[in-house]
Formats: sequence, structure tokens, C-alpha cells
Amino acid sequence: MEKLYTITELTREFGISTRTLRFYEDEGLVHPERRGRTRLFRHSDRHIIQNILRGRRIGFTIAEIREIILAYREPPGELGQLNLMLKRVTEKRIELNQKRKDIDDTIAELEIIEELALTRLAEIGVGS
Amino acid sequence: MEKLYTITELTREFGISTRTLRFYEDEGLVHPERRGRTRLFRHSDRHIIQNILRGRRIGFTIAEIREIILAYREPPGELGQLNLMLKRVTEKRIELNQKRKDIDDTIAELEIIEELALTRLAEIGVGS
DNA sequence: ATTGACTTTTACGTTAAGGTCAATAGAATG
DNA sequence: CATTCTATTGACCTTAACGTAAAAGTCAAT
Repeated sequence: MEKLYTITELTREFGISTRTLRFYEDEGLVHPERRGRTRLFRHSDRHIIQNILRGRRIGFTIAEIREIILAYREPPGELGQLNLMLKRVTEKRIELNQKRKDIDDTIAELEIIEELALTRLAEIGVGS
Repeated sequence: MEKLYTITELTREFGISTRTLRFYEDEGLVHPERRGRTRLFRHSDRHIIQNILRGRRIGFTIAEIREIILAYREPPGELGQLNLMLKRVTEKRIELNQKRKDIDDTIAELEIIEELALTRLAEIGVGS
């Protein structure tokens, strides 16, 4: 017997609002069952929510996230669609590699800032 | 004699609009000189624009980008501000490390999708 | 002198991703 | 059964980061 989650259980677990989960349902990303009017989420929905949040953190739009979820769920049967998909995947990978580099560069910059601040702190600490 | 850039030179170089550059000026991120009413950007402005775009790619807001630029430009003199800054830097680094992990996971997932698609392609290619 | 390319300011418009609020409905607990 | 949570639907609201359009100035080239 699969465990079902209420909406507030999930909002607490993931630190998001009920509005957000209903929004994701409206967008067709999750498909909770209903007991009466109340939503009950499955493990699969919970897993999708994790994917959504991960995509969100790296700046994907809902449309892009949906695209990835669908691509995973059912690879297209038609040749043209498959080639299109491969092209999109390649684009995304290039984009993500650029982002990785941007993140590394920014972390390096933050480390410089940190050292500047620590140096100033030491000066002030000594002087006061 | 330092080379100065017109606004369209920069829009072409960076693939952004004039509106965007004026917006960044309104936000106090760049400070082009004026010849008459026309803006002329320095190397330093050009460099800042690169930083803005990098920050933008990894999902920083303009406010966050400004914060980093200012922190770099002039580390605060007061102790409380310095400690606050160190705290913020640590937060950002944690956030960026999470993003790195998210990106790596997503790239791995894209690779799975790619393989699925290539497999399907091979099947179709053989069958047709 | 006119065209064309480029620039300026002002100001309203747009989009994504939810926030917020009101009215209503079930569900659970004393 | 009355109360008290918690959920739902529907509607309008919000914010960031620009887009877009209008009206007008600048400057070189034709």
C-alpha cells in the first residue's frame, strides 16, 4: 500500500507553499489524486517535485522543466522529433557547462572578497 | 588614451539591448561618461557588464550582483558590516555549491535522455 | 537638404512564478 | 453537534528585468 502525501506535508518537507504546488498541478507537472476535493500526492509526484525544485535552482523555467520531464517520461517515436530532442539536449548541456564555469569563477571571486574582508578584520581587530 | 565604447558597440558585443544597458545604468551598475547626451563606456564599464552577465546566467538578481560588485570595490570599514559581509559570502558559496551539484545531476540526467533517444534512433534507422 | 543610422528621454506594457485574499467545503476533535 | 483546522477554488495582485513605442536630437554621407 503506497503512502500518500497531503499537500501540507509536502509544503513542509520542501519549504514551498500550497499555492506553488497547485500551480505545478495547473501546469501539468504533477497529477495528485483526489479524495473528495483534497489532493493526495504519490511518491512519483514527490519525486517530480524534487526535480522541479532542482531545475528551479539552476534557473530553468517551468516550460524547460516540463520539457525535460516529458522527454524522460516518453521519448518521442518520430524521427524528426528525436533529432530535435537531441539538438535541444546538446544545447542544454552547453548552457549548463557554461553555468558551471560561471559558478566556479564566481566562487573564486567570492573567495577573494572573503580574504579582503578577513584582512580588514585583522587590521581592525589589532588596532582597536 | 583609453578606448571608449558606444552603446551599440557593446550591445553587439554582448548580445544585449540598449534598453538593458540603460537599465544597468539606472541601477547604478555602470557609469558611462557623456559626450553631449551620448553615453560613452569605459573598459571598466565593459568589465562590469561581463560580470553582470555572468551573474545573470547563474540566476543572481540585480540586487545581488550589485552587492558583489560593491563588496569587491570597497570592503566596508566597520566591523559589524565586515562580519555581515562574511556571513553573506558564506551563504552565497553554499548556494553556489548546491547549484553546482544540481547542474551535475541535471547533466547526468540529460545524458540518460540522450542515450534513450539514440537507442530509439538506431531502432528506427534499422527498421526503416 | 534629406536620408539613414544611431541616440536620447519618458512612459506604459509584458512575462514568469507565484502571493494574497475571500468565500466555501470537508474533516477531525472535544 | 459545534468548533476548529485544513483544503479548495477563483480572482486579482506583485516583482524583477527588461520590451516597446513615441517623439525628438545628432551626425555623416549622399
